Amino acid sequence: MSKVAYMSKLYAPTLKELPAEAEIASHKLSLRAGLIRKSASGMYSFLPLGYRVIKKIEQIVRDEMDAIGCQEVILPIVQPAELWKESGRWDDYGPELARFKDRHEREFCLGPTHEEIITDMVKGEIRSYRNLPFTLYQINMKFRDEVRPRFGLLRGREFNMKDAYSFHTSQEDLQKHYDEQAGAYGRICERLELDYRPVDADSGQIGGDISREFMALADAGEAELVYCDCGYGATTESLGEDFDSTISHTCPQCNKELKLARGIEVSQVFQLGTKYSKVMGLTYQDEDGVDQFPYMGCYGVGISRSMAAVIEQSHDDAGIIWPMSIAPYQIIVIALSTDDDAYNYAESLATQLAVEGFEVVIDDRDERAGVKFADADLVGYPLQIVVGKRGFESGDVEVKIRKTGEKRTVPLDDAVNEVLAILENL
RNA sequence: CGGGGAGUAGCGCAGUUUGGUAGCGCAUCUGGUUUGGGACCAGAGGGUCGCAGGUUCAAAUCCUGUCUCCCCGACCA
Repeated sequence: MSKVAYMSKLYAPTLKELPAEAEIASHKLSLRAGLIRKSASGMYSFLPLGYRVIKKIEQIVRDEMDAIGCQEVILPIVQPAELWKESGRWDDYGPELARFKDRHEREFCLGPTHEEIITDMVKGEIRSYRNLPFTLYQINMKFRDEVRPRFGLLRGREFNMKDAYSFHTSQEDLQKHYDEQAGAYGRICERLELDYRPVDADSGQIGGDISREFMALADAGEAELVYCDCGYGATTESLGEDFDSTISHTCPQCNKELKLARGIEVSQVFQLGTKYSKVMGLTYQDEDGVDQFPYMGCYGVGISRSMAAVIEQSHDDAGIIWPMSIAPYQIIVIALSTDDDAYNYAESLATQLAVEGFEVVIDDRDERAGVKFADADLVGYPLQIVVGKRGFESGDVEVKIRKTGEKRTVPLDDAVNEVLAILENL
């Protein structure tokens, strides 16, 4: 059972005015709703409400990873240069890789991705085909010194990402797990209630041959993609330089006309093959005692970027509209008075809903009704329950569903059951 | 890195052209009146005008340098 949170004690500073630095909806709203604050270009602090959302997204990702047999680890963010020299990426990666020296003049970098460090770690443990396959994942900060960070969390330099790495004895086994990962990624998008399309993609710096990206459709997205109802999809980048997005194209699978859209890449799966195991000397002995290079895959989900993508897709003029699955709190009880029987009722209603297993915040601030309504809409709690003297005296409370704007009046004495019934359908 | 814009109170901004005691709105604090969709009245606090030099009797304002932030592009998850 979670305890009721009191808005008067919550560190959740909302902004009435638009922050000058923000252009797109997700950026403006995550600042205004008090989810994040900027520390430098492309780097953000997460405030209590924002961090609650992040933790919920992480937990969904964790659930889906664990469900397909992945094991969670945590890897260092600071990585020795020698591993990157071994893989060849110390030279290949470019200035996006943030490098520095420690007090002994030893070279290090901030991990933009973790193939090197995990391959090196695994190298010390794998001896036999009997150890394979397995998949390790972590949820950790990454740092990429982007040329131009922008759009708040959509392209930060420091960002929260789940990255998984799998090791296999054959291409077939890699393919099998790759498909499981792709399935998990689809379920993650669905649990986040994203309107998304899986598409064929380039593998970029990570390397490897086969890659799919999961795109949240959004005009603010930096990627351009084509997709078809039959399930086909591709980034226009992966289709090559001669792809002309100004004319229509037909689907290579079913010949229907392709749809063109912009998207936010929230996750990506790669088949790396033996690229890293070969270059870094990761081997195991097969059934015949012969040394072999494991096939590898890697799988990333942008956690903080997913949060931005959800906001980008799910907001209105008043603010954010969270899905139940990742709302910072699922229910806000708006107490319009703070020192009378109506308030006591509001507090007990909040407590009963918390006992039922919901995350509830009660707005007990000494603010005017308008301020409380505006903040509730702005932060985007899925369900608002308004308890005021007026309704209390006539024997009812008002319940508002943020997503639809629908308002219902329910009787005081049966409010818990009525609210539970409404929540069933959210 | 190329192009454009911006740094003045916690936030949003005016003032810079034409140098002359640093302002407005919101927020904050005090008192009062209010109280179902971002209240009202009265009072108060809060500023090295991004930073460093220079010109001048005098610089937020002019000059030089520099840092930071935002947008477009190239690049990228």
